[in-house]
Amino acid sequence: MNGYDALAVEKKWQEKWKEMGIYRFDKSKGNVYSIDNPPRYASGALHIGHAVHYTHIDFIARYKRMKGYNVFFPLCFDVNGIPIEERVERKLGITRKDIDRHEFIKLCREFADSNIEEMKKQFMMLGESMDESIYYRTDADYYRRLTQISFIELYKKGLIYKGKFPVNWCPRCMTAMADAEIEHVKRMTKLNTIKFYLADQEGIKEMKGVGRDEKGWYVEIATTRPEMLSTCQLAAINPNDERAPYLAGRKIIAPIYGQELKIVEDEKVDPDFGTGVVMICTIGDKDDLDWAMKYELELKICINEDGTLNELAGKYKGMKVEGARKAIIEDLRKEGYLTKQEEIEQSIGVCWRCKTPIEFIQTEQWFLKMLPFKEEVLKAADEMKWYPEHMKKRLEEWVNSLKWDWVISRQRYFATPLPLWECKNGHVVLAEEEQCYVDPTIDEPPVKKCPVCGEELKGSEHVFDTWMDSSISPLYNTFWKRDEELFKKLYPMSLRPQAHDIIRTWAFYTILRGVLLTGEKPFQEVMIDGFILAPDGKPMHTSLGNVVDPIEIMKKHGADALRYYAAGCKLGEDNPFRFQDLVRGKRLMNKVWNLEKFIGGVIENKPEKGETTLMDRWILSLYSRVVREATEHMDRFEFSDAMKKIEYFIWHEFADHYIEMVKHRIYEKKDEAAIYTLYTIGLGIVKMLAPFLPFISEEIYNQHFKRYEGYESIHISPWPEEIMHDEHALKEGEKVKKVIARIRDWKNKNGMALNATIENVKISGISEEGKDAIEGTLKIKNLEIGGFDVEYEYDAKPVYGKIGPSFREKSKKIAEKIKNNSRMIAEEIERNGYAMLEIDGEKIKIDDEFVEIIKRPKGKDLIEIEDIAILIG
RNA sequence: GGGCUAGUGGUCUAGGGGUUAUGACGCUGCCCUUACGAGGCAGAGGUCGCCGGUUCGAAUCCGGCCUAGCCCA
Repeated sequence: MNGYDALAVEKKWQEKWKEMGIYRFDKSKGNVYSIDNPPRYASGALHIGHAVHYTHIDFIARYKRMKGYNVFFPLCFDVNGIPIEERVERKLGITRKDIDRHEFIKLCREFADSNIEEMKKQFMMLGESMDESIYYRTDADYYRRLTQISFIELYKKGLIYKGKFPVNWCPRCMTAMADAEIEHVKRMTKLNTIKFYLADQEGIKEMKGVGRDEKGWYVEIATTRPEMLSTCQLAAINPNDERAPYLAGRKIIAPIYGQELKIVEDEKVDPDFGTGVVMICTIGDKDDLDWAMKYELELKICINEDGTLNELAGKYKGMKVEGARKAIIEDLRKEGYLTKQEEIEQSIGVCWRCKTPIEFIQTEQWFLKMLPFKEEVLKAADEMKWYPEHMKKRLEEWVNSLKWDWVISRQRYFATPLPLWECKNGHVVLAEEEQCYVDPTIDEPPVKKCPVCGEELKGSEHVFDTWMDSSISPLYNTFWKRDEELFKKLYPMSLRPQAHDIIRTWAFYTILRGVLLTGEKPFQEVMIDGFILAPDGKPMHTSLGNVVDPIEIMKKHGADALRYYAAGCKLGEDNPFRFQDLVRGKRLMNKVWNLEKFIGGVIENKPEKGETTLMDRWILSLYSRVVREATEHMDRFEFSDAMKKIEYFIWHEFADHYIEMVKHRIYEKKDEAAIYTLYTIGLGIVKMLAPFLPFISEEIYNQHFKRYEGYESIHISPWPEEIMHDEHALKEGEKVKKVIARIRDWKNKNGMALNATIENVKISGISEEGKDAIEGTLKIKNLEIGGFDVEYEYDAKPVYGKIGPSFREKSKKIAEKIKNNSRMIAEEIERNGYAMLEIDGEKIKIDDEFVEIIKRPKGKDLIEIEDIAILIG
């Protein structure tokens, strides 16, 4: 077996490409295509989603290089952030508060370093053509510096402020969280129904949820968060509730704490949830906050940063939320306030890393104003081309729904520090731009004392939300603040590729930053990728046992096979992993490998065009069409469409037909035009495959074409051009192809070897041009073209697309009539140019616009294809 | 609950108003042809998620529902 050995070939080129260093961006040159490559998060293992996404990006990088662009495609890693801190904490069994801040940062960096080396290897295995000469990592001083400088600029523009504002807070991680960092999970919890006695006992009656005991009339209210009782300020009922006229406007008394709550009417209350009356604490969750704003309530918060209750909670002060809940339920029960307890399923927000329920608390945080810039962000988004287009809607919906500014500060360690110092009176001293990168927890401020009040300055311990770092990538990549001239040339970038889950974060924040700092959109095109699901169509989860490991696949089948699968994934859609694509990919590669081996064996020097035959012009025209279509698909990132067309052409036109037709010309006479055609298409198809299957195409190029073409690598050679469009050859060639296929089929069915000789064949309905191909390919001794008379029969097939619009409601009957009288009508039209039909007594004229006339040779011993007749024997 | 997307032979997938619905994997039969048996040829296999509507005509357009994915509440 002399098939293609993917593993050996891939290993060889991984090393050679590294030595060759061919993927170099040249900043002194123009014609740039720049890719804002997503920095790979340095947490370790590559999963199949990463593999496919980066492969898609690599398709583009390689394609654009072959199209002559000076491609900017950086090798880059994202290192900042909570997941690495968390991994380090887990690995060492500590929390970051247990050790020195800077010691902890060092541990995080070391952890990331060890991963990065491994991840570089993974990229190499995948055949990624990222450029190491423009390498960056987001925790490096040269990168974080830009985040800090951008902050200083935004601060000076008046867009940064420090404020008390309720934020999502994880009591375990002790940090504010962006909405994007919150996961929503379903949990079982207890819904507690509690009595609230009415302050005014007059004029009330027994109703659903309203009762009376020895202490008087009460209203029942159900809550999942009784520990928040101390902060309750309001109760609400739906205005359509039959009890509303009796209850609205009254006051009720909170158990234990005794404060009075007014009952208001509000449409947002779900009459079917609990008792239909809800208590409103200022900050329980986001819904509560909406209430608080609507009714302008004072913000009362009973939870501390560490998740314990504060003095507002009275006797429960110091207890953790869960404990306090249990205690207060117990007390309510003892004092007879608790009337009912039931299990319900509830969706709650939890911290994405430690799964602790998120609380809303007030903390001092830094904000970046974004609410005033919605229009500008939308305008910038509009100026960009989105692939697929509908992904833009997700961004728009998000922007339109924004209610708060961006909380950019975090209380973590392993991230970019805010470049500022504060005195005890709250005056702020910013770092000088030249000072950045700066760490205010160790570095000196630019002035000794507070210039306003002369107090001591203390370095800020806040760090930035990692999206502050991530969303500066296009500014980093275009040399912003490092080389003004280059920046002018390179900004905005050509392409932002990313996945659909972070449209509202990475894409949005990047556009916002671009707009705020440069007044312009950060990129021209956005390509949004979907997710890779498990073969069973579900998301991959270790717990489901359906995880597919890309490294295993590459070790077993090779990276090209995996990339073939990636090529079949449609952009923006969630694609299940398909093992069968690996099989198909390997078969294709084997096919191409052998095909090119045949062509390589034929070529002795770079052939001249020579005198082309009909079939050369036929296949060259077909090939040209595929080049054109593949190019158009690649320009729109439609990889699967491009691949399908290239593949079909290679296998089912070029290999199945042309190669068979050309063998006799090669074996018998070394026909130059044939060799030219084989060379041109043989090279062209590996070039079109090169972005997808870089290893096998490089190997084939190296073995068969490099010595004539000269380019060091196929990946820096030009993308193929269209050669010819010969309409006549396309049409006539197609007939010849069919004739040959049918006679091969006939041989097959008659138990003849396919290379066996046939004595006599007569064919009518084709031109003389195809004669040589037919007799040569099929070994026909005596072939006559058009040498016998054939009688034809005709059939008429209704053309619905024409009949419908012209005859409307009569269409059905006309079509029926044509079908039932097919032969007669066809013959009539052949004779007269039209036929008359009678439909419901009405005469209707039908010509060949409305029917397709099918002409078929008539005869028993004939092979017939449309109007071609073949007579064997 | 909201926004966006998808649902097509056993499995995966193309098509996105015109009557024979594309291809792959798998399956069945035939063929040992000097590029390739990881091949060639032939074949079986489908109420295009469900219910309505628009239309001469719906897998395709519209509305509702069900299921799944992502994001948000």
